[in-house]
Amino acid sequence: MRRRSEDTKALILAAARERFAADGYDRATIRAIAADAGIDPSMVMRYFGTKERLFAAAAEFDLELPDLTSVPGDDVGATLVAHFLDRWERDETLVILLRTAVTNEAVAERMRSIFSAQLVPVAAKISGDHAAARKRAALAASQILGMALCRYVLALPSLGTMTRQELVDWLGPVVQRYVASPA
Amino acid sequence: MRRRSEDTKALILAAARERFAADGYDRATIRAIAADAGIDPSMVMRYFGTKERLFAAAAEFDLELPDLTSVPGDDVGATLVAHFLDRWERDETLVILLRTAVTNEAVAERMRSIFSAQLVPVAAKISGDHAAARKRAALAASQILGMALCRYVLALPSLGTMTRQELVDWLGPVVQRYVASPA
DNA sequence: GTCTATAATTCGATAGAC
DNA sequence: GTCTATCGAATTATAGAC
Repeated sequence: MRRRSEDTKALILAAARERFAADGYDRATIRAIAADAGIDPSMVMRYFGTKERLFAAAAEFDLELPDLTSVPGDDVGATLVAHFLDRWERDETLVILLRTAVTNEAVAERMRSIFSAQLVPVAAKISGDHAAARKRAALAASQILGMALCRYVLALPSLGTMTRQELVDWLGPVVQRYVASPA
Repeated sequence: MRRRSEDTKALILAAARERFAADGYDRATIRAIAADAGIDPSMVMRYFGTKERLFAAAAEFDLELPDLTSVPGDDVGATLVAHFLDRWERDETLVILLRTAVTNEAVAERMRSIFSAQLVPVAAKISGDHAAARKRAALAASQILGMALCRYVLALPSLGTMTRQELVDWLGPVVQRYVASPA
């Protein structure tokens, strides 16, 4: 079958994202991705050069943190948790990054920089505690990533059955305390 | 060099645990483990049969949860957090399991059963909320595993510099609320 | 008990025909 | 733009000499 260049590229990228999300970087093979996309493995190399560059293209990501200035101070934790849940379920990129970061130092570094660049400023602004903003952001990340790990990656059954609202009710106050409790 | 059988086996196991902890199951090769142990790769096969059985031997694990009946009700969260931190730093097995579970369904299942068999009863007993004990245990696991993920695997710098006591102070009340807040 | 040699796969990557 | 064919490297695992 003959296709336009962008179509093939998009097909490959979609298949790559699914495979990387399901298997992580190492176990996701170019051959499997190509098979999913219904094309020849060599096409993947043609369009993306190397497996590493394919991964980079498949793992483009932005936390898209909302503007919290208009959110009432007491609702910051719940708002953040709800946003992350939404972000996680709308976009498999976070699963890709998490599944890969645990055994790939370069991707781990990307996770660190994503959270430090985007979450630290929020903690600094909300808490007014600029000295400890990095610690606060790291604590919030530990709870948010831990929930995602258990719910989406390890698939603990009880976390899977909890509704979004239940999770917001339980985790909201925790994140609230981490990023906004008085210094 | 000539050695006794148990010595060689112990050498292999120690090297395997280090490699599995550092690299996860896939990236840790039998060749590298053998090189670390200063022996020939075929010896590893001789003593353990397959890579999978070597991993099983290297990943034997027990949470060793302390008896909490004598702990004052308000200290349960802090006690649990302190115990897990200690457990994590004394024994690299949890890092091995975490690094591998994210891309290996069999190991993920082991993580689930470890936490469900050992943490759920604690939550049931402490909270008296038997109906929701699984949810409570899962929530506690999400914070505890998330902290371990960020501190020991992703190596967020600010979590690395925090002392054990600081972590207990921050996480203790959170775990306390998860496992012990009134139903 | 230890090692050499090698079989059998699998993977990323390349060259080149059509 | 797509595919066939294949290279070269790495890996688990086995057979057998000493």
